[in-house]
Amino acid sequence: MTRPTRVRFAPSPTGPLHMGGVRTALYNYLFAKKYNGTFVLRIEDTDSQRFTPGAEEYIIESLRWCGIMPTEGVDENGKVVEEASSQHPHAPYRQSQRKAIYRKYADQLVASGNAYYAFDSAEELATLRSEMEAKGETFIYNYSTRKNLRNSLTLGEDEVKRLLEETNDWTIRFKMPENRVVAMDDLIRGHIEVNTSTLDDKVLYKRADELPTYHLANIVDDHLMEITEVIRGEEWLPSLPLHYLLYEAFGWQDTMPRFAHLSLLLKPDGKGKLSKRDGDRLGFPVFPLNWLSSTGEVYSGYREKGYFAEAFVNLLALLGWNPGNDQELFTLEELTQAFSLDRVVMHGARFNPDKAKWFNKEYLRKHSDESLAKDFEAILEEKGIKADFDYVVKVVSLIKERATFVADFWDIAWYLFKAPCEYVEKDVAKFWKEENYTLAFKVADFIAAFPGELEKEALESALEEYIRGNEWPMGKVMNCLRLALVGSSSGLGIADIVCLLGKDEFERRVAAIKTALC
RNA sequence: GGUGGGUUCGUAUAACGGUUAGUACUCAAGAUUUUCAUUCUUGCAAUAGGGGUUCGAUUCCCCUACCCACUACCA
Repeated sequence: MTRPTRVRFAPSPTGPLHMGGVRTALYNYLFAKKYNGTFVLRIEDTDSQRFTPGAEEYIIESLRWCGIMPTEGVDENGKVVEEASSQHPHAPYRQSQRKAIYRKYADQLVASGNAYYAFDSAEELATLRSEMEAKGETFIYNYSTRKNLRNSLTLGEDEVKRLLEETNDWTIRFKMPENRVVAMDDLIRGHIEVNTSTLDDKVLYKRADELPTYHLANIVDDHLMEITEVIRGEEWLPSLPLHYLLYEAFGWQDTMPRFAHLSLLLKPDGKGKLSKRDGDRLGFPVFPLNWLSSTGEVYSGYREKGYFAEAFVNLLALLGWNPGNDQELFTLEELTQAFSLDRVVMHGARFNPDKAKWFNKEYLRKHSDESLAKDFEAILEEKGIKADFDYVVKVVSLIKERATFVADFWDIAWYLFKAPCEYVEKDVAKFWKEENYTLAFKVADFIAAFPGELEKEALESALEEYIRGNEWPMGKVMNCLRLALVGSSSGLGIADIVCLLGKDEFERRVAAIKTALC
């Protein structure tokens, strides 16, 4: 029996989604697309304490920007789904809205002897923990300690009933078996075995807020939503035995999803996993979009830094996965074709900001001059410059190979939009010598007298012929002229600059440097 | 501390027992160019250490080291 592929991305709305999370979403998306399956977005907001307003919207907007929209869930092909209906049998997709579902399943586990009620308060357990720690031991709530604690396994039936009714800070814990080896299979890591004696009796349900914990909600929802593959971060690998046991306790082994645990993204420098502060500390974003924290701090995003979504997605795809050949540039479509979980690497990947820039540079070249010109116009407008669109397109076509971001365009080509008001000292010292500029002015006169329309190829060869014919030093003369036109000795070729500026502006600039430097 | 996972050039990765250990980014040098950039060529640079198994180990097994995750009434 093969079931239709259904995968899910299930973030917790506790803050902005960072690039590791986007990568997890991307791999889920690619996997779903590859098998013509469904990509579900579920919001795991069972922690009322850490709920962060705006986080869910941020997650959705991020996925939309990346072009990896869920096909089912809180966001369905760009539309919000709130309630269950015949069209949406699996809705709602926020766990807080599914509250009523979980208690039943938790009780079922108690009834079948796989779980029990625990009445220890959080404070009691905390002191117990620190006491044992002081003695150099570690406290585990499991078979070895549960018989000495206050729960439905040790208390009398009447007492349990009374506590259940009269108090409201009890929990339901999973009764982890003693000394059983759980054999698991991971799509990426292969076979893994763990002895249950090292595991603890995890809380599954909290009476205090009537909410399940991650483990229960996750298993119940994955089951109810008919998830076939769970592709998630490595941080969940230690809970995998619990999840296996939970499926078993519910009797859902037959439809238990297959699991794939992705390694984490590491800091570019030093130790540890990539964290939200690393980005701005090291000068690159760790988030897809800008995020304004509640304390007023702004964490920068790839979008706002000028990365193209395709470049971001491409670099993320290759961070921990490879196609098995040398191809590095992929469209989303190509990625879905090429993607497979068995080519996902097991070790953590250290993010490399230089490579990220390289990707963007490649994508920038792929964009049409027109679309880049449109983006550049916005920047020009900020600078207070109004230029003819065709002119901007022409400029872009000449400078796009020199840029990594659209934002670089201004630094590269500002002199095509306004005259230089100062001249780079170093270049002046190097080139602005009388024997050079007297020749440069002659060349300027030659250009001013150039007959007919200015046209790059024609002008270029005429200039070359003229200068070489006179046996003048090409480099010195041209750099002098460039200095006059753009204020520095680096920039586009003279013919390009002159053709773009036009004769009038050209002559104005030559005149300006004469008065400034001669 | 315990449990689980990992370890190939600086970084990302390839090589599913036999290769001069490949590729990309970064960096360096050279060529091209009127400068800068682009482009092209070349170069630097790795199997964590130690034991096995094998005719042969980057690849399989064990030990050590290091890294990562988990160890909450958080996800």
